[in-house]
Amino acid sequence: MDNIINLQKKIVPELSDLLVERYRILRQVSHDAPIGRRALAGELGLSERVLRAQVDFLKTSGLLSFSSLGMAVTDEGNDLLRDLSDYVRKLQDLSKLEKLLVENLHIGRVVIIPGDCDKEEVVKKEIGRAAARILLQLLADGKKQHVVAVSGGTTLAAMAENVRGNEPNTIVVPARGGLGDKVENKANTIATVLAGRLKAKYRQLYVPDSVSGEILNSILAEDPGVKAVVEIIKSADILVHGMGQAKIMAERRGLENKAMADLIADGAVGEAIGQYCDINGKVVYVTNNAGLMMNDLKRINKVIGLAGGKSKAQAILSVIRASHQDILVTDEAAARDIVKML
Amino acid sequence: MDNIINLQKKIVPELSDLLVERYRILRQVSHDAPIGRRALAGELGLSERVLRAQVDFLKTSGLLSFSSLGMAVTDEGNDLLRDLSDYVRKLQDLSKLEKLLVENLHIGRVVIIPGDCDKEEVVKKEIGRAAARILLQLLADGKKQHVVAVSGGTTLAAMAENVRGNEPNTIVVPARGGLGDKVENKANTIATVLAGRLKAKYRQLYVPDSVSGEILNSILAEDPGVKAVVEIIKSADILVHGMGQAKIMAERRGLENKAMADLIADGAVGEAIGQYCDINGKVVYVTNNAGLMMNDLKRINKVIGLAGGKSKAQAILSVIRASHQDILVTDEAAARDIVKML
DNA sequence: CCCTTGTGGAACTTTTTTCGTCCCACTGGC
DNA sequence: GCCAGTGGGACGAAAAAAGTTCCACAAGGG
Repeated sequence: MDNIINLQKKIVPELSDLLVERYRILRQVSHDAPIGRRALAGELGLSERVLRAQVDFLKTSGLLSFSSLGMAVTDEGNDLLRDLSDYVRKLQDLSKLEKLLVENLHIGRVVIIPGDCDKEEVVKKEIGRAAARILLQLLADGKKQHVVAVSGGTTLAAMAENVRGNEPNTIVVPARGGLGDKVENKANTIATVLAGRLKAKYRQLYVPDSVSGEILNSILAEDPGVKAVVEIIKSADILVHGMGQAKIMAERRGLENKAMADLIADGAVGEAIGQYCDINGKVVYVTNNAGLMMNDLKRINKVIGLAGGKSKAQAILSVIRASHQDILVTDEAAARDIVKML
Repeated sequence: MDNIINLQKKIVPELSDLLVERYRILRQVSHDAPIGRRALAGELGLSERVLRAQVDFLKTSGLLSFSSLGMAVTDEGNDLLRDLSDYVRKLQDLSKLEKLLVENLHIGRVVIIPGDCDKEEVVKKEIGRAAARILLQLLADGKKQHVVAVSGGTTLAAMAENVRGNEPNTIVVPARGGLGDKVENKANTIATVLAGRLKAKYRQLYVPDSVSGEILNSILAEDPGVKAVVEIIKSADILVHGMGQAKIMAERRGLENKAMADLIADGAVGEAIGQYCDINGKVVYVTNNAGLMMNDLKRINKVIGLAGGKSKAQAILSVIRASHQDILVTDEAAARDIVKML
């Protein structure tokens, strides 16, 4: 199979671009359907006319359907899209990239989505889709009861959106308390949504951000509800978490100028589940809250990290080095940038 | 692999044409090198300008090299060409065709070369090449001594041209005596050439065409040389033979009008090793000469039939039905036409 | 030794295709 | 009943592809 791809790259290299272009269109429509020509062209950064030529073709091929509401992907198109993602990955040598990351970062499995989150919103959704598939596979894996811990963030939200399962014995919990500015991206919210789509149970952890250490301790010691949830969280066998840029996450948490300056001075570039780490994988700061810590990750059966976008490359690398990851789902832009830093 | 091809056919169908066009060019140059733009365009039926665009590309890709003598295929191009033939075969669904013929005609193996002998001389050469590869594989197959019987014809000549081996224990013989107008395409000549390129021994059979049965018998009975050769021929374990259209072969052998009319009346359409058969596989006429007969084919370990071109489809089918074939090497045009007749 | 033939490279024109742009009739939600 | 957004259509500009012709040169044959 790889042989065929190399063969084609040699003798019909122009094919790659065309195929990827059509793949991108199909993928975008798949997420935004129904959508019109002009809006679609805008999102993909193509001129209307060029896009039109392609969608006309895709229509003729029976992959897209047109209505007065806009374009949508046909069933056949969706089948094709699924197969195509693997193929595009190989075509762009992402398989090799994945292998490289697996070996150099000691991760069990790396999945790279073609594209760049920073430039195409749809890529983040695709990361979510891929993560959703992986999660469902893990849950379907025989064992009766699972405890799934999730962090917050838009990528996690994208995953939750793409999950659909029937796992009444599974419990979904937030990995840590608090954190998150928008309600829809808080870990608690995501746990709820995910549990809903999984038909699973869920528990929430109500511990606000920025409480002092003493108050936190007293809550943990005295509140039996919180205590129970924390115990469940600590028993999680699957963790799905996002990774963020240290500075952006710190701002989002409303860190004071002083603390922020310290953070930067300590070289913090990445953040995951409330811990900040530098590019060498050293944890330099931990937010004051309850739930999982980086050290706990080793005990968890499957740790799944999600993040994409060239801007997050450093952050991703720092978190991976600081923790134990079983599965990483990222995008092409981040992956290529990470490789440069190795 | 087949999946990938279907995928591509669906989403980038224009690829096929382009790839096949470049493949044809590469293949043609490979046989005719060094050759110029204009001559090449003529052979391929392309305009000079179109061909130029392609060869310029192939040059940039490092697959073709240019000199003042003309174009030639680079080593890399030859490697690619070898891999490509399998790929093109699958791309054009020739694998399915091959399978269909294997099952319906009870042949061990069918190899179909893309194209049409009648329109492109190079396809015949490719049939020769493919047959040469197969023959070399058979000869390399452990066993010490082989006796290879060959018929005459341009296709066999093409095969002999493409053989290169070192088989000093092998003996090459003509399948039958006589027959053939041009010296270079007589079975005797081909046996000699083939033996030379194989570094093998050879024996010739000097029995002219159109001798009466009585004279033939007396030659066979009395001439110890002829007798010995015939015995070797009968012991052949590999036979490579061409197939021809009955009428054309009859004319070439100089059959009288009367006999010719009988032949046609009997429904003869195909000919191989001097026997004529009708479309249902019944042998209707046998030329008066020494060597292998259709009935002997069952005893031979590997019988390899070579023929291509739409015009020969009927002939090929008739011969296959009349005899026992282990391997058939033909071209796309003939194969597609044969399938229609099943 | 020259002459013919075929070579790759280049230039120019014509044709075809692609692309940018605007308009239109229509539909579904508000 | 408006209005934003839809697909479809049309037309000219721009670009790419293809047809045509020429040139300098090198090789091989008489």
